[in-house]
Amino acid sequence: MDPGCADRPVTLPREFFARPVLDVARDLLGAHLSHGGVTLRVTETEAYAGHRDPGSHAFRGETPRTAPMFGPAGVTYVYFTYGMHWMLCLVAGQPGTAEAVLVRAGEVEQGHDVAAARRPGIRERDWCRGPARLATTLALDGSHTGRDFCRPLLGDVEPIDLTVAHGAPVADAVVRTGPRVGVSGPGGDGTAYPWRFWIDGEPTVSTYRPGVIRRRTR
DNA sequence: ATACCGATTGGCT
DNA sequence: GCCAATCGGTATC
Repeated sequence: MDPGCADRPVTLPREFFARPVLDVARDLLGAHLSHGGVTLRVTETEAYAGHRDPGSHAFRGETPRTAPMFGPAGVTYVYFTYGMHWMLCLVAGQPGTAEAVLVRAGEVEQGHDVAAARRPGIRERDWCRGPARLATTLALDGSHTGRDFCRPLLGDVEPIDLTVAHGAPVADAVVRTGPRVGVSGPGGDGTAYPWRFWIDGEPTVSTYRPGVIRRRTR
């Protein structure tokens, strides 16, 4: 199983992310993410299929904010929402398709002291239980969007000190799928595809909340 | 120029 | 379980 590299993490190549977003979201389970002195094991992800996906920021076309999603895979898309939260996405697929994986939850494996200091008063189980909490624990914000985290580096994209490494394989038997959290609309609520992936039995997986039905005001 | 709303979270009932 | 917080992006006037 483990290709003889137990003491050194194997960084996932750009080709890993250049595949269809559903495959990337599935295979990211169990991967190791490192940034800001903390390493975690990914336990939950969600796929966003770009301009053909009503639940995606990219659905209405490219804007300065969503530009990273329209570029090559292996680049971050970190966005701000609810006036206070940052979320981490990893761009997948082919350029122009705007596919991306939202990293929703993880289990801290290294840097417990750093994480604890960064999240005072929070139980360890909740450090990365939810996309905004995960970004906070990894010390990610708007300055980290549109950055290349693969090697070799892309020429015109700023690199970032984010590592996405291979982890112990997660068997299909323990992979669960379901509708996306907090997303509504035609197809966006996950009725068309199982956009959300998580590891069965993981206490760090965020709790499911159905999307709010958006009501037209006028 | 202005109004509405969100790929959420934490606090309170 | 319910709701306020808080502000940039996007739609609408």
